[in-house]
Amino acid sequence: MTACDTCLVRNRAICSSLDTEELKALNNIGRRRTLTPGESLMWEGEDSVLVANVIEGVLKLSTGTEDGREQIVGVVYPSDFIGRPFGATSGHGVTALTEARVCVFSRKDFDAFAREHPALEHKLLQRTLAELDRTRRWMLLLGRKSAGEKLASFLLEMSERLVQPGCIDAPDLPLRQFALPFSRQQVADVLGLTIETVSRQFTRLKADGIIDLPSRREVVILDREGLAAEAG
Amino acid sequence: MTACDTCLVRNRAICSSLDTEELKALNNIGRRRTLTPGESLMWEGEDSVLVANVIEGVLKLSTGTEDGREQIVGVVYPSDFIGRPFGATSGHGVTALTEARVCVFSRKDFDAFAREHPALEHKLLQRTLAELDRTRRWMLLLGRKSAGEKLASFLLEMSERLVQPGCIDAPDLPLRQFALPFSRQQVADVLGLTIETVSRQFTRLKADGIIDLPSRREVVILDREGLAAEAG
DNA sequence: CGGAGTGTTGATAGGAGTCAATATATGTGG
DNA sequence: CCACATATATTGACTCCTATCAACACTCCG
Repeated sequence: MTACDTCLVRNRAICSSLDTEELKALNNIGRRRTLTPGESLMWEGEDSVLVANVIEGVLKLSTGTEDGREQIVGVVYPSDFIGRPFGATSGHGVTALTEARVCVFSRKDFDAFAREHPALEHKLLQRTLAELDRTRRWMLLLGRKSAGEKLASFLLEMSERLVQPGCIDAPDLPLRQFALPFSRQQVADVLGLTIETVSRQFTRLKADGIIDLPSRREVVILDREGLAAEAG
Repeated sequence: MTACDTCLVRNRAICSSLDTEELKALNNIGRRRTLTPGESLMWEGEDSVLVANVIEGVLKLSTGTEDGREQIVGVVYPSDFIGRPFGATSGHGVTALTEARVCVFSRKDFDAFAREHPALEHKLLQRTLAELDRTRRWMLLLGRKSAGEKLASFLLEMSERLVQPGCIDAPDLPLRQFALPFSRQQVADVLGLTIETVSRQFTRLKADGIIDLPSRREVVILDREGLAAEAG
């Protein structure tokens, strides 16, 4: 009996490639950790000492310029993998946006384990390829879309990615209503905008009847068609 | 004796993970292909039918919006891998910028081969992780940098990536002078700018004595320090 | 030589950034 | 539980950077 047996992401994370014995071995080199919102698991430029699986919660990956401009370069959800295996440094910071639980490994231990378990490396490769696809799609948004298109695209992606899996009765359809795990500043940092511009676009979408904002963090998509049209 | 024996990237591409026998097997499922500048190897949204190794030349990966805006999401050089293994569609087009030679595989054949050769998958994982790192760094540029900073960053990266490997007497230092494999429009598509803004930034950097432009495609870095400062 | 493609330069406009004030949450201690 | 303090978000006025529109120059080939 290990912590993995009751793990929420047991069948979706890269661990799903392992049998019971292997899982037990992996469990031995890992440990659980809880993060509070705002708490960081690793920092940009730091030696790559840790890797982890996300069990619960949402975390951001971010880099910045020396003069303090920040850019969120990725957002990770339960079952996603974080950290830089087989590499020296981490390239971006990892910070919890919500309360979060992760399964942490020393990078060296993980690297060694992975090299001995090709099925695990295969899962990791699949995940990395999918993440690269997603990241490249995001580049189109950053490089070529207007503020309005950026926010609309972002809200659509949120409605798809924030789906809580495991609810059998509720199929994995995009959500109509959800709680943003981001502050306005963080939305701005994802989209490459300022907080003021983000705020103005939120109020415009609301005024146009495309979304509703019951509270600062709550979003209701009233007109998904319209939102998709706004996304360009 | 196979084509691989004389391959320029034999020791740098993912093939370097294979022994002579395995390489022969891989060679059997692949074929060489030459591309002329502007010629595409795959298209955005298309079924993922091919993957390839770049032997010679430079190619761009690009996506666009429906209304014709384009964004270059990656640039690949000799020894780089292209295509989307283990996936249904390709997400971005691949087009040669220079005369190019590639080693092409049917994706299905390659997938099957890779799954039987963990060392190859490991190399591919390493490459994909490195590419993801690079792509995320590029997001900072797209989201947060000014036109001047973008062009300066771009020229610095070019000077590092265009190094021709294999010249033993010339170590892999950043180049002082090089021929851009991009038109002004393509530079704009990499940086998320318009052609006019790119042109203006080129002339400004030249006027400031930081670079020289012997011809449209040639760039000389006169003041690397200064260029780095401009890159922000 | 001439014409098409590519790049540069100029004038103008518009979208997002900046600075500033106000409003709304969020939290704390009395 | 309320008053006040702090953080977060919205709104407004204005500026500036980059896009847009347009004219002109260069270069490469037939």
